[in-house]
Amino acid sequence: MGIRLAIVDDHPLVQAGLRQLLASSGNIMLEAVYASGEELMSGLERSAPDVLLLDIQLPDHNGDELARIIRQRYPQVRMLALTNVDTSAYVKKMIQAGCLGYLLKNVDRDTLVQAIETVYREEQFIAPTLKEELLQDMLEGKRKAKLAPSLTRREKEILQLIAKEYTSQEIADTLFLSPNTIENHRKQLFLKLDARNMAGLIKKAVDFGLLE
Amino acid sequence: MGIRLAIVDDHPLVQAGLRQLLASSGNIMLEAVYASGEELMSGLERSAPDVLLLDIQLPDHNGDELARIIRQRYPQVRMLALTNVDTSAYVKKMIQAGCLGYLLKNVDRDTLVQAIETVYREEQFIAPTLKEELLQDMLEGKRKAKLAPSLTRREKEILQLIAKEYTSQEIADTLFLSPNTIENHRKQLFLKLDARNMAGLIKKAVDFGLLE
DNA sequence: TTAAAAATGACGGAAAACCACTAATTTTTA
DNA sequence: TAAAAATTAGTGGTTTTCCGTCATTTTTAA
Repeated sequence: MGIRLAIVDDHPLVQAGLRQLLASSGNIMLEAVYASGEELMSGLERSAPDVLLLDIQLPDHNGDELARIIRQRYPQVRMLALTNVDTSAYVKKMIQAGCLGYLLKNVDRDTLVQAIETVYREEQFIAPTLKEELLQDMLEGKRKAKLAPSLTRREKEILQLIAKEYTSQEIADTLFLSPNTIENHRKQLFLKLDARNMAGLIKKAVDFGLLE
Repeated sequence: MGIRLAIVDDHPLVQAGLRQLLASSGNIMLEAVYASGEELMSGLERSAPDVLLLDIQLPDHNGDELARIIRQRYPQVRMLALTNVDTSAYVKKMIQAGCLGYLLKNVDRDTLVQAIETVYREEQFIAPTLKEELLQDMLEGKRKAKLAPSLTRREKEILQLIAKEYTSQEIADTLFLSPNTIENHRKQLFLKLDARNMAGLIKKAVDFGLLE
């Protein structure tokens, strides 16, 4: 009772490489190889694999949208993103689109097999080399934060309330202040965060890590 | 030419524990022990250490504000947060406030010494046990994303423009649509994201990972 | 191939935000 | 202690958002 695997990747070289890497793995059976999103979709109708190795740079689809569609129509298929793109934004995007794992194409045989077996068990697998990078990306906010404008205590307080969808009037009532005062602090916030309206204010506050 | 270290922590037990752990480390000289933010600030005026072990739960200050003040006044002091709080939000907050490292109080001697030496070299040190947790927290957005309302193409498009501080009129001009149409899509966005105003809309869009 | 969903457009009115000033008092910092 | 920053409050006016309701056409999915 092996793992039924399918691959979608438009590079013949990658296809061949994967075939070879998986040839000697008794537990994994390469069931199908597709070269495009279209091929994949019609192939899945006939037979859905346990695990799908998904290239995120296909000619006819971008990766995360394709992943979303597959997750919706074939929730039982465990997807494993396989790509050369190693920026954390892409990893996040694919994981959020429903991929259980993320591998780089320079993966070695053992890691590949381990990844397939891991996602087959519905567990997450992210290439070890990517993890450290992801961590740094997450803490990167700190660099932006260094450039973040310094807000006064009142400004911070009011910013939190704005983020909680309070109107100026409601903030005034909450803090027992004049609405005019709130408006002034708000103007100061716009100035410091270089925002034109509430949307920009909140967006930049989030970017600078000023919320919560 | 050793590393001059100071500690601020209000628990005598922790103070004692750190003393003991560091007693046999020839390279690190424990120069001062403070029990409160006030004590620390006056102590720093007399003599600033190379590395400061900073408890983030002091009676008279909350950690990130204290760290920010120290970073501003004594930028040469390398701060190392030491706490029992292991939620990623706290780690992020302290790192963003200028701490070079983050340790848990159950730290062993070797890790402690290594952390002090690492931040002394102005490099980042985060407790290894914390790293995995941080990673999961970062990818956690994916779980939220599963609950995220599904937006139509137009709604996504308009949401991006709202986040770019466009007014409805400007969005209408950009997309060659009637302002009324934009208002309707916007209404739909409010409904789907359960927001009352622009602030809430952007906040929730960010939370759901719907932006960029 | 029909429903359903999405995209488009409109009207009127109330509320809130946004803009540009001024200015007194308190707190913080140099 | 004097200067700077923060907090408070005001006036008046314009723009934008927010709310409810309705309706037509186009696209998508069962």
